Amino acid sequence: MLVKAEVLATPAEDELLLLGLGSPAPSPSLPSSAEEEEEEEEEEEEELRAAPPARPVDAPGGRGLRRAEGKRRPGRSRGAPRAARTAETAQRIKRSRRLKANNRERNRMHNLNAALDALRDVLPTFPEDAKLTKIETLRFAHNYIWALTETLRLAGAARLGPDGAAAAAVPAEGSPSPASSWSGGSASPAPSASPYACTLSPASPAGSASDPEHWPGRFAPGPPPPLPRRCL
DNA sequence: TAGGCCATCTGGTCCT
DNA sequence: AGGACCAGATGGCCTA
Repeated sequence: MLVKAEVLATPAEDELLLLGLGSPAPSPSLPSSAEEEEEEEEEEEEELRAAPPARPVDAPGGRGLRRAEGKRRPGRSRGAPRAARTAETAQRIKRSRRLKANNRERNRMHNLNAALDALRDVLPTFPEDAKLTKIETLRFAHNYIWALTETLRLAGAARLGPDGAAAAAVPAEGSPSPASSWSGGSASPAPSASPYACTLSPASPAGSASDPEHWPGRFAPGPPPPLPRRCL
């Protein structure tokens, strides 16, 4: 994905320009802030490195090319009033922190997406290469876990006989079920479970089989999808 | 073209 | 103070 063009060409860049970091005509440097400037420049580079362009961005008005044109950023004016300089420095520090925060946030979201991908990997889909959206992944995982749990419960009950005394490894009736903490507690009680729960029977903890909210069209009851590796 | 999905930026809040 | 988390805003891409 390329986001680079965007990063350099975005409002962020505009801000940098506004702050004089990329402006075409600033004046000779400010001794007191030279180090910070270097530091910040490094941070910018770092951010650019850390944030490879996710996707192309069309730049109305030709945004994004400003930096490329200039070779060296001219310095600031020598005679800037002290107050102005400190204000500017504060601005730049603030900006620098923002960029770092952006970087962290981006990484955080990448981690989140990686976890979501890992979750997708263990969920059966039909066709197999279909990609669930984020919300679908979460809802589907919820239902899937519920189905597996039901399967275990029924299997345990069958093994123990009619009294069904204790399905030890299975959540007891009344114990917190996924459904109870889903959708703000609006989830309906678990319907009678199917022995084929693991193959995603229509039985669902949080909605009817035809409820697109919980059984996205692509995954609505149909041909039993393959069991995920870990379900086998 | 509208709507859905997504990535990113941003400012606020809470926590360490 | 700095980082993590969150939600709103923005804009791009894709599909019906």
